[in-house]
Amino acid sequence: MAAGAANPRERYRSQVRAEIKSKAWEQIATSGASGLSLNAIAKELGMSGPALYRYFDGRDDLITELVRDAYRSLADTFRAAADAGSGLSGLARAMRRWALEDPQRYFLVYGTPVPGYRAPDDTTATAREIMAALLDVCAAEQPRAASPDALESHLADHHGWAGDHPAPPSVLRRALAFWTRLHGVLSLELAGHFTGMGFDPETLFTAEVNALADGE
Amino acid sequence: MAAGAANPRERYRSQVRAEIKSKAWEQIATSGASGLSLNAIAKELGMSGPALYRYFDGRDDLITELVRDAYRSLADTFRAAADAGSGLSGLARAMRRWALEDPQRYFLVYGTPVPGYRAPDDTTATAREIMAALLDVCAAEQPRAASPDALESHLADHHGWAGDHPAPPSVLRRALAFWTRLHGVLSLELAGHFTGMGFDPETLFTAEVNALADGE
DNA sequence: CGCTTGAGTTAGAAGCTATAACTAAAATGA
DNA sequence: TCATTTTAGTTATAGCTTCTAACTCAAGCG
Repeated sequence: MAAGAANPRERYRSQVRAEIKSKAWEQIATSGASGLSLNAIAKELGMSGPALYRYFDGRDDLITELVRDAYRSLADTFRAAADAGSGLSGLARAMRRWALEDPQRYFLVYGTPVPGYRAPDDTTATAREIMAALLDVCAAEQPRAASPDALESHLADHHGWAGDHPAPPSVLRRALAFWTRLHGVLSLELAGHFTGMGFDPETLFTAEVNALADGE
Repeated sequence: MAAGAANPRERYRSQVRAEIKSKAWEQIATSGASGLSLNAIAKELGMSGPALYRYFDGRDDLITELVRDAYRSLADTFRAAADAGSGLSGLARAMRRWALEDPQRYFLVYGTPVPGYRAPDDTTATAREIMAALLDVCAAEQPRAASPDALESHLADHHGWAGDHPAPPSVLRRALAFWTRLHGVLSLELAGHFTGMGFDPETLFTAEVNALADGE
């Protein structure tokens, strides 16, 4: 990062920025993104209100920054898991661990969208990184061949999202299935929709991962 | 419903309540639940601010009411689709139609949870109705038998959520898969995570439904 | 006809984001 | 070393929000 400025003022500045973000994460973890209050953060940091505007353009800007960091963190987690060579199941476990570590961070990426809000442009690049790591793992693991269907032939012509990754449609298909299915179980678990149902979320999760690994 | 009171005062009251909720839905559709403003609703209805407190205990109470209605609407949609006899794919199509009709309504049920907030107790009953309808459809459709795995044997002992539905573990398993997988694709589509990726969300959705119908 | 109930009002407290104007201290350059 | 510029943080204030309190006035009912 180009943030290693020896400039003492810059150092102080970036440290305060980090403290603000740290308090913001705490607040989000306990109150959700909608409950994030600049005033409360300022008070916790011992400074009063409008001082934060020296560091962030406003509440939206701060949240945008947190979204960016959440994306970055997820992409790093995916990359590390992909490079670890533990396959799809390793990637899945890493994803679940990352999500459970801070559910609200997960929801900052995959949660309810605010109709007007557009994620910052660089998050789409990070999202590509995530898909790239996922495609790497999917390509390395050859599952029981499933018969090509409508989706596969559709993906053969619509794989812009895969960048220049040299993966056949069957792999693209599996990557999408991995993404959507694990998001399905995970987000329901994190949102608490399984609580009170009696079964163990992790068992369901691993079953879904196994089904994915057994090729479809 | 016990709301058919001939009492003129009651009639007026419930009509205003309905108008408030209607405006609230409009606002939620365009600004999300976090952007819902009682003042704005009151202004739109030609009355000033605190008048709304005659009809709802406050903002949270209004939102809770909307959540309740969203659950009810989804349960009715599931029940109707189940009774229509169009099978799992019919149920899936109905679910997607319901979600696309008003994405923010979907997110009111399945979106980012507010850490402190607890859904009203009667929604858990409605959630049971939804699962019951889903189980009915799953039980009626016998798929290619898959070999019992860890999840199935776990569900054999942990099926409290299925109420007294006489469904074997394999059916419970499929119902959970239906729920989590379709939520996975749907919520990502609704949140806009597919936009700019190039492929058609509906093709992905139907492929996922087909995979589900082909037993696993 | 009189009393009670309740819908809607204005006033105001407490909170929020955000802007403007100001102070004080630190870094910088001649 | 001293003057200038930069900038962190302050208070004050506008404009929004939810929500409570006190009041008015009209509709319904015995």
